[in-house]
Amino acid sequence: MEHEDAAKRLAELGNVTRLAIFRYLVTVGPEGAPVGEVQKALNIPGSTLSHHIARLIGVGLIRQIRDSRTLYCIPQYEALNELIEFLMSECCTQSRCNSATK
Amino acid sequence: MEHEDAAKRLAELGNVTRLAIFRYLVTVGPEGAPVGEVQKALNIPGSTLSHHIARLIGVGLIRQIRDSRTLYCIPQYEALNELIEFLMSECCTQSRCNSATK
DNA sequence: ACTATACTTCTATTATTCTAGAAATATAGT
DNA sequence: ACTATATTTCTAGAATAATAGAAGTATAGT
Repeated sequence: MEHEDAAKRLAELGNVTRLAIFRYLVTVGPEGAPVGEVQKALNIPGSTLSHHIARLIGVGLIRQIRDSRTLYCIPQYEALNELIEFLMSECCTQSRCNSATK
Repeated sequence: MEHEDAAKRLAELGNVTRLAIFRYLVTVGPEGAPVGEVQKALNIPGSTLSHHIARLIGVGLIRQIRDSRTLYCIPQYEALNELIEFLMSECCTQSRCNSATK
């Protein structure tokens, strides 16, 4: 993945509220959860939650599908994996690495 | 690692300039590199660089050791590992996981 | 058409971050 | 003491982000 895209994803996860939202979705599993469920679980005002969800969608970390009035937020595990791989791939290309030995 | 500390580290890495600094240090290896070398390599004004380095230090992603007039910036691989583990540990505690299968 | 539910978009306020020049500090050599 | 090098801290302007109430939109049931 590209440096700038990685930075964007990291920045979005670098906010406690958004990280909590993403974490919640990831722990819930691949079916995701309705916005309202996230709202109740984390106790965030609707407009604030919507704003943060839009940002997470903006960098591909989640997506939404509608089921009648309910919007499900689906965590994009692949996006998280790409990010993790990016962080790990940076490691010590010019040197031996004490990280890989872990 | 704690949710809030993880968010802080993610936020610091979520800035293209800081991510470039950290990436540079990580690729250079465990000896790290002098501030001036980073400055030349990435072409960042001194004061701006200093500011970003201070923030990376603030969340434990790098540390500095002085060798006479030269300050070496040392990437903290362990901090990065903690962060990566945090991101992976969040995965699907309530469900099967399509990430683990990767 | 009317009402309820589920959410988003608009709006504005407050707070934080980014950037970089200028001034200051730390160390070393002469 | 003086000068050079290496880097930080001070300062301030411009940009971006966080928060949440109020108003709007989408879907569904009556």
